Amino acid sequence: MDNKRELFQVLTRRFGLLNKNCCSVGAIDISTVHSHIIYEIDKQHEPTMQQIAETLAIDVTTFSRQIQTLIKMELVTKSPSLNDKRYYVLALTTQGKFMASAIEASMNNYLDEIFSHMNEFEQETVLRSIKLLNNAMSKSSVCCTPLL
Amino acid sequence: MDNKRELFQVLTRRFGLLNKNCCSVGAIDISTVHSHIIYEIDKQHEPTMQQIAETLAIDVTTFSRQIQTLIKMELVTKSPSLNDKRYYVLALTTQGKFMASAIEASMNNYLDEIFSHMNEFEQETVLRSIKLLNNAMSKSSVCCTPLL
DNA sequence: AAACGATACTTGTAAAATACAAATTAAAAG
DNA sequence: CTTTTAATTTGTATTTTACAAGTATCGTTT
Repeated sequence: MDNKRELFQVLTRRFGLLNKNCCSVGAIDISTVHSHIIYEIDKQHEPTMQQIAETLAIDVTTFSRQIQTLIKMELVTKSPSLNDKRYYVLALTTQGKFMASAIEASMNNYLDEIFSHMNEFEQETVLRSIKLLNNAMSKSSVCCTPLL
Repeated sequence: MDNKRELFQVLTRRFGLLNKNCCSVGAIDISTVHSHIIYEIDKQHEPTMQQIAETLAIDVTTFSRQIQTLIKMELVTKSPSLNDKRYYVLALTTQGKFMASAIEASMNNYLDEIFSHMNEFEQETVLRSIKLLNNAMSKSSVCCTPLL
């Protein structure tokens, strides 16, 4: 049973591709990183730059420039915190929220299509397993520690 | 049960990070893409440029330059095919093979550590599920088609 | 309150990754 | 032999990335 690594190699590759494909909505193309940023801003409560950057394990300087891009695309806003002007609070614009749900819908479509190739029982098993795996990874000392 | 997307979002993110971390062997840093290229050259039988590029869904022009880098790093060789001089056959150098097994070992370490947080039954279930998932993805019409 | 260091974020710069269009070389077809 | 098709490379331009250094704000110490 030591094709473990092979299984994961293929899985990561497929996910990478899935992520590349999934994120063009209408005329606008969204990169993988951008989709993750949008996803997290949508999810977290009034997050700051650093919070999102840390969650996604992106270098803050890189992140700063990516946010600038997303602001230019009018998907994200950045307002200085009232308590502490060093912080900026990130939020999605109306367009950004629309984009978030469009990506969500697109992703769900992909996933539903993929899951449609399995029977009910297999689907349940796979979902439960991914939960188990995520959990195990969150406990891991060697990787993935900062991520949600 | 519609946190499906959330589960996958986190999973892909973790895998991305895992892939980023796993690939520095000794003093040499190997990017995710490079590790995938090395993995595939090792696996396939006398592969050509296009074969690997297609397997990994990388643009051939990008791939051409990446191979140039790997050749400079003395991890890969590229020899014109005897039958058809348009083709180049890719192979790993001795160092490249060493690198491949070093990455393999490192990846196995990561995976073993992650799996150590689950019991025997869970481990079996997760592995079986990933097999199921890979299979479902390979049948999918909406994504991931070219990949292995 | 002035000075200090710490914190959050940005810019300078330079390297690497990416991809389209066009060029090159070699085989296959006519 | 000419034309077409195929495999790969180069020209070029954009994007991504990250280290080092910078700016601005806060908290703390004196």
